[in-house]
Amino acid sequence: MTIMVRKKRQSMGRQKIAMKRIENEEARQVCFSKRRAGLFKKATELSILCRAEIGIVVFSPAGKPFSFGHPSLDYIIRRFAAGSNASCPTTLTNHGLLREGIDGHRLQRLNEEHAALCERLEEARKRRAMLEEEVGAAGGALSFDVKVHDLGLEELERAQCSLEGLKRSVAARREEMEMAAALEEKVMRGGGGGYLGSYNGLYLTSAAGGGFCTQGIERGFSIWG
Amino acid sequence: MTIMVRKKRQSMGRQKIAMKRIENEEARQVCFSKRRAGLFKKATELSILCRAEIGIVVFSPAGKPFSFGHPSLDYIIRRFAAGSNASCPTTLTNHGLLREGIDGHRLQRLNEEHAALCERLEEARKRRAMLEEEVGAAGGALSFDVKVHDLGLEELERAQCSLEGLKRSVAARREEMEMAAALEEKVMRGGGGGYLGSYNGLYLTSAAGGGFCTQGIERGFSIWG
DNA sequence: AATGCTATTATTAGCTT
DNA sequence: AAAGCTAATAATAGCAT
Repeated sequence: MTIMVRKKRQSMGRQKIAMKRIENEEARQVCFSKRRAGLFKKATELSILCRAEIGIVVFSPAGKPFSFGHPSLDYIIRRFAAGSNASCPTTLTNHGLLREGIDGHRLQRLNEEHAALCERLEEARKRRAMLEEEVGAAGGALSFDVKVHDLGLEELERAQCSLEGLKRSVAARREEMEMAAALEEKVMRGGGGGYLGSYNGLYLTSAAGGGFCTQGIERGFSIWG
Repeated sequence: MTIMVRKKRQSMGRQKIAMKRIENEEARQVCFSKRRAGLFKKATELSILCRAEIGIVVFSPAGKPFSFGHPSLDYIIRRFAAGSNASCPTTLTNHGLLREGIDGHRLQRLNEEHAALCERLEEARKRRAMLEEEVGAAGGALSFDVKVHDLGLEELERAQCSLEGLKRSVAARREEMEMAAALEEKVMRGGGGGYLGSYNGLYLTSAAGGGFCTQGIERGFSIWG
């Protein structure tokens, strides 16, 4: 006799919730984490799909700040402020900020992290180069060797058109990637040996698709501690 | 005799879309409107459910600014700016490593963004790896030396499919590169010519009265031309 | 706190009006 | 271009790990 072992329902699934403050503190915290992530994801998608520029600041119930920015929060705030100031006579000027030096140890860690990233970046660049070669070969072969043959004209035309477009698309992307790489090199060169040397007010705007989000950090600098 | 009157399918329903810029201008605009509304709704829910304080600024592809704020955008920006400067003691400890001092907030932000970017880089790498696998599975992968004119339609379609995957792979790589470039920018740029000062005296006309959303106000410029 | 798991609810792409 | 519709995809509440 067959015994049906029915798993107990593993989850009630998503339940509808009332739109009011979640009283349970733990549940509220979990909800905040998940929904903040969801919000930032939505923002990322909006920025990519529509080329929108977005800045978000969220203070958690505990008062921790989280931010998202594409291309950067600084950019968004400045742009917004500039627009808002259009009717405001006051100009945005440097008011002479308080400054503090960077703790040496933290600085060293930043450097190390940066170096590691550079390595990975180099890896990625090599892989990209390989792919480009492959794509170039494929595109060439396909677009040049296609001839009207046994295939129906209609299908062939469709295929050709599609592949041609693809080739151009890939070519465009390659160009962009090369430009990005070149730009990077420029920046790197400017930095000399370590990245510290390039704190000279470089201002590059990234056309990147995503955005930057920061995880809320306490007022101290215990980022990696 | 029973006559089955079948309504023509009234809608294809939601279709999956690729995460890249929507090329069709009209579709992009519609998508922006809908998704901006969705984003603001999500923000509202987060603020209510978790008592979070949130500020959002979005520039439409046409350059129109939209904002959301709870309790108000002005409040959020001021709090963010204040928090940023709060950790900036009067102490001036220049170790001589830097030509220009970096205030605490900048360092903190650098750290946060650096960490966030590391995550994104990792994500991008995974996504690319998956795409590459997909390309491999699509059949034959990168050996496109075959004579296309000898292929049957079915095989040609497979080739197309494979190339499509390849294209996405390249796109992913491009994204990765752009992100990496952005990372360089973030880490590299330092003193930044003093825009930090703008945090001190933000004169933001509160576009979001009482903590809600503003529908775009015309501003004088657009970077997308 | 974070991650994984689904059964659900929520959002939205492509149309139509 | 704004609003509604519907069939899909996407997000996530409640649990378990």
